[in-house]
Amino acid sequence: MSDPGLACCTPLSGTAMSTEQAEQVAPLLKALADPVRLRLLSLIASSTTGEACVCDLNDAFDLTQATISHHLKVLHSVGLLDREKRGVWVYYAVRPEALTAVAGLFQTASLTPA
Amino acid sequence: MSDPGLACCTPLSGTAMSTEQAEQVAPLLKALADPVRLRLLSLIASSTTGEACVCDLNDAFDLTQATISHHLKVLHSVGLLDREKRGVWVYYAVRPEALTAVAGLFQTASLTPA
DNA sequence: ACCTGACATCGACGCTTGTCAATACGATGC
DNA sequence: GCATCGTATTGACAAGCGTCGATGTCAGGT
Repeated sequence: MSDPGLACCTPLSGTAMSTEQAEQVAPLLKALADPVRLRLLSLIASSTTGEACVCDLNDAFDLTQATISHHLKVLHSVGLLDREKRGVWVYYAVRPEALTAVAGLFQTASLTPA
Repeated sequence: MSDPGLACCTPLSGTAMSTEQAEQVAPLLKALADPVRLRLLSLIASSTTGEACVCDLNDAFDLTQATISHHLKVLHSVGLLDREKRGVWVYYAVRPEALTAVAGLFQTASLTPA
């Protein structure tokens, strides 16, 4: 659960998705399908250094430190975030490959000319 | 719950996401975060006519008709699918705007050159 | 050695979700 | 009118999820 294949380039339209593909991508989307995790990812992605310390992330929410830690773990476990411990602090960084993998799902889908 | 604003063009990276934005997009992703619904959407999107009859969709799964109907309702309620009754049959079609809205979330995020 | 601060883990709690069997609804055909 | 077929809805159940308080762990500072 820590090194997923990252669901590369699934079409959605074009040809139909296989059951295995769907079961591979769904956990990624499930990890993204929470407002708190979306904001966490966004906060980290929009940071100038591309990473963020947990201490800073905690302050951005009205939630317990345990809850934030849990959400970060979820994002990390599906491969969306990298985790690095530096001294006392822990820094999370977005894995661009993971995001582009998800993007691939919808990009090819938008070529249906209505 | 039947006419959502469809979460247009949220950035993810760039500038951080607002709480309201996150709470608007999350339901869309939550609707997509299920293997059955992913395949349903894919089957409909990859159809030549761009739509699919429920009767055909039922046959593609080892699930009860009630369950498929439920999943289609979820996808419809968040604005991902259009519903049209023709005679005895019901046809579902993908709403391209909804997919592009979701795509917008990740497209801007992929400009990090790794 | 001790305390303190940063983060993770555990156990528990309510709420939501996916699934089914059963039933209801509406259109078609006899 | 009645039986039938396609689809939606209901009610129930187990499983999963988000949240919290409490506790554990590990690194620095005194």
